[in-house]
Amino acid sequence: MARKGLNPRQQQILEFIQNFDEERSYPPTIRDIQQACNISSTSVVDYNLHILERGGYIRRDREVSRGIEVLGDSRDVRAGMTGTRVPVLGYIAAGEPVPVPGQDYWGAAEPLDVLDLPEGFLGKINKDTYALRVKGTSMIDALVDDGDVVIVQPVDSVQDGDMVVAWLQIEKEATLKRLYREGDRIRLQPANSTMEPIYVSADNLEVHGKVVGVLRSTV
Amino acid sequence: MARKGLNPRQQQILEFIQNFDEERSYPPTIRDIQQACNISSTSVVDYNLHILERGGYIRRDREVSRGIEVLGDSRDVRAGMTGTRVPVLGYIAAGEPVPVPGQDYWGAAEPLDVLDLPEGFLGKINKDTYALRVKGTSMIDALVDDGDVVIVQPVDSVQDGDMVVAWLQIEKEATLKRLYREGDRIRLQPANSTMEPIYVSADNLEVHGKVVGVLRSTV
DNA sequence: TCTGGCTCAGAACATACGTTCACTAAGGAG
DNA sequence: CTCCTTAGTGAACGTATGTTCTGAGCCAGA
Repeated sequence: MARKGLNPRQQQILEFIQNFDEERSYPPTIRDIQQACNISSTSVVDYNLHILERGGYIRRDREVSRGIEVLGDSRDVRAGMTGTRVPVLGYIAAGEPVPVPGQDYWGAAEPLDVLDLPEGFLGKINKDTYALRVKGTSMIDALVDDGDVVIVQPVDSVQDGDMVVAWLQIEKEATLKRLYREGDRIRLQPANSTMEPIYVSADNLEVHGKVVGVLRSTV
Repeated sequence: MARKGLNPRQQQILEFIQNFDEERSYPPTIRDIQQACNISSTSVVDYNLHILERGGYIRRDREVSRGIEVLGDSRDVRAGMTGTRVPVLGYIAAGEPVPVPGQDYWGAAEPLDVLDLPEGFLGKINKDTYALRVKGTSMIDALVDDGDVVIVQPVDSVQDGDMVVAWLQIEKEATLKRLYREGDRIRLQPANSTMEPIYVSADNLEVHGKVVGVLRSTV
C-alpha cells in the first residue's frame, strides 16, 4: 500500500485518516491526526495535508471541521463506489409455478441476502432492481441452474424470447420462463427439453421483470 | 423508506444526514441540520437527535463535531459493507488454450472492470480473488457461456472435477477446464460434448486458481 | 382547572477546530 | 557566503460547533 512521492510522515497520516474514518465513520480533526502521529504542531499537519491534497490523495473542504476525504483506494469499498446494492428477495420457481405467500411478497419480506453489483456491468441497475434465487432446473438450457441467483429488472415492455419473472394472476403463482407472444395468448417456454411450455392469456399474465443477469456460486 | 415511531421532522433529519454524508463523505453539524430542515434552534436539533439515538437510528459521539452516524440503512452501500472488491483482470479461453502476453499478465494489467461481491455469498473471498471474462463455449455444459465472468480463487490444492484456470508452462498458454488426475498425467476436460480433452504432464501444469462463481449479463 | 409530558424557541457558554504567522534548522545551488 | 526550498515549532486568533438553561405553547389525563 506504499505510495511513491510520499515521505513516511505523509503515509502515516494518510493511513491514519483511512483507519479513523473506517472505525468511526467520520474523518478525524487536524488535532486527532497530530496526536496519533506524534506531531508537535497542528501547522505541521496542515502543511502535510496540503501536500497530500496537491498530490490528489485526499480532498479537503476548507474551513470545515473534519472536512477530509481520502480518495482513490480501489480496494476500499467505500471509495468511488458506483455500484448498487441489490437485495435477494426470495425464491422463484423455474419448474412448475408455485404460489407465493402474498401479492406483494417480494415487497415486504426481508432480503435473504444482498449483492453489490457494479454500475454498468449489467445494463442499468436502479433502485427497483432485485434478485431471486432459482428453484428447479427448467431453465438449464439457458444456463440457469438450480440455486443460481437471477438479477431482475422491472421493465415496461418485454420482447419475445426474454427471460422473465411471470406472475399468473388467477393462479397467484410465479415462475421463471422465456416469453413468446402467440396471437392472443402467451407461451411461457422452459429451457429444458424434457419440459412442456405453459400457455396463458395475456390478461392473466403480469410480467414482474426481465432477467438481466445470472450469478452462480460453485462452491 | 418511512419508519414508524418517528414524526416528520425526525424523518426529515434522518434523511438529511444520510444524503449529506453520501454527498460529502462526512456527517453534518447540528447547525447544518438546523438550516436544511428549517429549524429555528440548535437545541431542537439536539433534542430530536437524542430521540433518534434512543430509537437506535443513529449513533452519536458526544462532544465531537459531526459525531453522527446513521445506522442500519440496507440501501446505503457504506453501511455494514462486508463485501470485497474483485477485479476482472482479463480474458480466459474456454476453448483452445491461447497464449497470454506475459507470465504475470494478470498481475500487472489494469482491470477491465471491477465487481463488488458480498462476503459469504461465494465462499471466502479475499484479496487474492480475481475474475476473468470467458472466451469460447467449451464449458457450456457446465453452464458457463462465452462472455460470462468467472470468479477465481487461488488455492493450494484442487480436487478432481474442479473447474480451474490451468496454465501450461511450456506452451505459455492458459485455459479454463475441469481437472482430473490420471496417474502421472492430468486430463483437462472441456464441458462440451463436441470437444476433446487435453492431456498434460503434472510438471507442465500450474493451477492458477479454482472457479468459485459465475456471473453473466444477459442484456 | 391544574399538572406533567412532549415539542420547540432563543440565547448564552465553553470548547473544538481550522487557519495563520513568526521563527528555526537543515540542506542544495549559485 | 547568500538565497531558496523543505520541514518543523509554538502560539495566537477567530469562527464553528456541541451543550445547556430558561421559558413558552400544546394537549391529555386527573
